[in-house]
Amino acid sequence: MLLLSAATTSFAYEGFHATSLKQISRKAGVNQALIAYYFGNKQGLYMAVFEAIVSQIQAKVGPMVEELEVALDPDAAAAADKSDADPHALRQALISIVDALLELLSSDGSREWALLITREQASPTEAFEVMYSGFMEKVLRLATRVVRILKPGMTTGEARLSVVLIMGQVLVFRVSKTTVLRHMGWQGYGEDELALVKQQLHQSVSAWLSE
Amino acid sequence: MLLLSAATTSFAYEGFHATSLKQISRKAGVNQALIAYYFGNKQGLYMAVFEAIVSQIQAKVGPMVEELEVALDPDAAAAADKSDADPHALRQALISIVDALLELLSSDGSREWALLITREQASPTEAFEVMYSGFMEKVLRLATRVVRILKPGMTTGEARLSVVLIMGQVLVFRVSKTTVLRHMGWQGYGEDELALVKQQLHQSVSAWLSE
DNA sequence: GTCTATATGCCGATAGAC
DNA sequence: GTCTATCGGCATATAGAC
Repeated sequence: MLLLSAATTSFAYEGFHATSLKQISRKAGVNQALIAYYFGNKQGLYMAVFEAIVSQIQAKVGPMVEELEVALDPDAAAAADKSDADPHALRQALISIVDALLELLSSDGSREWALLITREQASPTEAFEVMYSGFMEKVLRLATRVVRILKPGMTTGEARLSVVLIMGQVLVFRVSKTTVLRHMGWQGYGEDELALVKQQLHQSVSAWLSE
Repeated sequence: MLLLSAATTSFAYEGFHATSLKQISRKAGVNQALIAYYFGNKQGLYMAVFEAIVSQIQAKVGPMVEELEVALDPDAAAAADKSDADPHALRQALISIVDALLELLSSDGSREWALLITREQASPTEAFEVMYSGFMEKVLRLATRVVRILKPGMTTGEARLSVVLIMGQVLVFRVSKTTVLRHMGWQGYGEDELALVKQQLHQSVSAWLSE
């Protein structure tokens, strides 16, 4: 849908209020009245954008998440009795999640998603609910489970908080991109830059989870 | 100035475009035309809000920053030859910065500043420049220097990146507040919650800087 | 389904009285 | 310095032709 794609771009870069329906319809090359026809009103279009994003992200990270979920399943653990016998693999799984998140947040292809998500995080609207229950909740819970297995001494709260801290280390590259680029003296997130970030992120996560 | 205070609140909670001048003047209890008289136009008012914030933050964190800067000064180091002889004090200084930042970002009094800063981070306007050169640059550089002393093996880039990661762990509590509260099952950032956050933040920073 | 035309209202900015 | 009144413009939403 041309309208949905144009709306995604505009809402992401300008924000909801700064975007006009005329602007969206012009960019999509269709008539403005079609927005009302398909989506009811501006808010309806905005929600449709988020529903589309959630389903795309689900398609992307869903399989990875489910695979890990199965591996952590009580049944599977009982069968193999090995789930906590391989902390290295678990740590690696967590790092994979972090890497995937970093790619998602820094890649130009997902730039618009990331901007929209950031906006909703800062000042949530109805769309936040769609996103949180759509995929964020699942990822956060899963990561928490992994941390709990890796660090059995932690309380539930501490494990959840660890996940928040790890997420923060990834999110900062999107949320504070302008600051990061200036402070680092970078022009953008190229391959070299991402490699350096990943290397240090891995070290940080490992340091935090090993001891 | 009543207008400035009203504008700060509205711009923070609603964003620039979603805020109308009528709304601001009504909240301030003065006439809308006064905005043009004092600030020229909407953009001028917006910039004035940021200039006010920057000067307030400077007053708050400035002394702490300068104190640490003096302690790190080449002259002082040469005189005492002790600047890298007390890593514990330096680590403590860094943790103090982190704590101050967390307080700043989570306290209700600074809620509006934090929201405005977050908005500018996500989609920078002219106001970002005022903020970055106003206080962010100084804090980031200072923190980087501390990290470099604590971990001499690091390259400049690695040290800078470490600072980014540490900042990310603090920022996430503001930027992703809605997500954090839901994931943690919290109602808000009360004393108990902040204590837990600080404890874990300290652990994380220490773990990252010690090895 | 897709278009033109337009209704209705708010917004930012300005003119000018006091 | 502070107010009232209003202009010109743009935004959303709708009515109705094709």
